[in-house]
Amino acid sequence: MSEKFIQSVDRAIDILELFSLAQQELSVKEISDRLQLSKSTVHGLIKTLEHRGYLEQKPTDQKYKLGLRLFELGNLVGSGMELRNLAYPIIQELVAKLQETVHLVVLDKDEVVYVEKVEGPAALRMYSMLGKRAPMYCTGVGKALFAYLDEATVDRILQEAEMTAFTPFTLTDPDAIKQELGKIREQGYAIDDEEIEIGLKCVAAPIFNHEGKVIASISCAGPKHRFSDDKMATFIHEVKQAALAVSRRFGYRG
Amino acid sequence: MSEKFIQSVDRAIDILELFSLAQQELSVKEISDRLQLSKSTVHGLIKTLEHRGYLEQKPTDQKYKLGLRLFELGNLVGSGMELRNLAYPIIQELVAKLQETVHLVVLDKDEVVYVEKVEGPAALRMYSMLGKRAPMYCTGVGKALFAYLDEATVDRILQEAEMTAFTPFTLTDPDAIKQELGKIREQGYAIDDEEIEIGLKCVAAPIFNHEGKVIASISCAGPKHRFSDDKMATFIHEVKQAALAVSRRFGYRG
DNA sequence: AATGGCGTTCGATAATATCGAACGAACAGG
DNA sequence: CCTGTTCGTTCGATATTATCGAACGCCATT
Repeated sequence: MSEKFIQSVDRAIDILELFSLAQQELSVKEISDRLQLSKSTVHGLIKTLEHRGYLEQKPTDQKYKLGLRLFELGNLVGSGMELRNLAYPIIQELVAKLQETVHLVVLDKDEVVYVEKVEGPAALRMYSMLGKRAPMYCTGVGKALFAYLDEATVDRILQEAEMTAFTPFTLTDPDAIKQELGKIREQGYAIDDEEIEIGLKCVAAPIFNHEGKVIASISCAGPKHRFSDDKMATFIHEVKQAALAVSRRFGYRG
Repeated sequence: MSEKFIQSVDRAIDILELFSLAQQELSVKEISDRLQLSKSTVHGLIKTLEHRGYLEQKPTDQKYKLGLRLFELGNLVGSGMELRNLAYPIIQELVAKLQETVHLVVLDKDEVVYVEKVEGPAALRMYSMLGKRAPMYCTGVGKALFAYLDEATVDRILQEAEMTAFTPFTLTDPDAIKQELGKIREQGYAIDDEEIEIGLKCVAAPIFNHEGKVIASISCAGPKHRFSDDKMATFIHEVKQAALAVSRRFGYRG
């Protein structure tokens, strides 16, 4: 007895999480079908969420979409992140130097989450979205973080994650990945060369806290042709320096 | 009988909304005290929210803070906003031209909500935060929007809103405000000259949709001394042009 | 050791979320 | 102009489920 969690809250969250960029509006019927709940149950939950601004009903077709209150709360979380605030000026400087887009990610539930992005000036840009999640094993930022986790965690994640070969260059063999992580630790940076998307290259480096624990990573990413060999040396150096600068702000002594 | 809304969902939302930039972490006790609920009730709700990633418990002191999932959902809302996507390139261009920070707001529940911000290069910046709310009557963006609402709505808002004089220049008299709104309609733009904060000046213009209904507004804002008379003409012209360009993307024929 | 404060767990109870059925509006097709 | 369907919404009975107070165990302080 006593289900651990509050059913109606769980269901309300289920409703919110049905929405996505590809599915920006849903009807009561669609929601009740997908969650296998009665229309009236869903209706009650929806009306509560709507009343609080977490859902909005479009007047035209009565469908529902996510409400502005989520935007407000989400930005509150973003603004409150110490990491973002400490890293932001350093990231801006890095973009100014490299003229390429820089990302900041944190680890959450065995994935990376993009928490900051500053775009470079070039018209051809990497598509990314704050709040987006990506796997550890095939992104620059992911690997830079991954390489500095303790071995038990690495093994667990490698075992649990289902590895997809997004491109012919994606590493999906656990042993190959572990070897790659060793190389990253030696070098102090990670490279993603078309491992998640053809044409996309990036250089990433880890960020540590005062205990020397990895907590985040940054990367500079762009189209492969702008990452020529002679530029790479600069990119690597600057990204490493920037990551170190952020780490220092966290009290890291390296 | 049949309370209109689902109690536990409402309470879960109450919990989330207790958090703010000033209050980034709360204990179970603090939450149960503030909401006047038993610790066990609050605990159940919290654990549900935590399990779903909407709250996180800090290992150090067991207090709770907002979770990354809110960041994700909030950014999903932001990315899904048609207005933002249509307006973004125009806003970027405007910032490049004027070298001042540009904001985009929408109307929600009789207030304006900041949904986009692109900062100018100057070191001295206006503080603002995406998702933040501000009153209609004393901000440039607010007045630009306000001026084009139907009169009944204007009257209702003027009656319901409690007007605070943030500075000696804030208009708080309903009649004075209505007169100002008329002037704005004549000119097609609004100016906020230290009405919400001393030293802060801004120029704002409304954005309309295909029906000619006002749906948003943009502004260019900065420290008063950078808004000299000779620059103002340019600022006004460019902000109006940019707002019109966004309106056109919405099918507005003006 | 003893105390107080806290997060957490437990179980009984009553409140409350849930479901199915039914209503009314909007729409499509004959 | 009806008829049938679909969907959002409302309602009331029912039993599930959220709620509360009490108690536990942990930690820090005295």
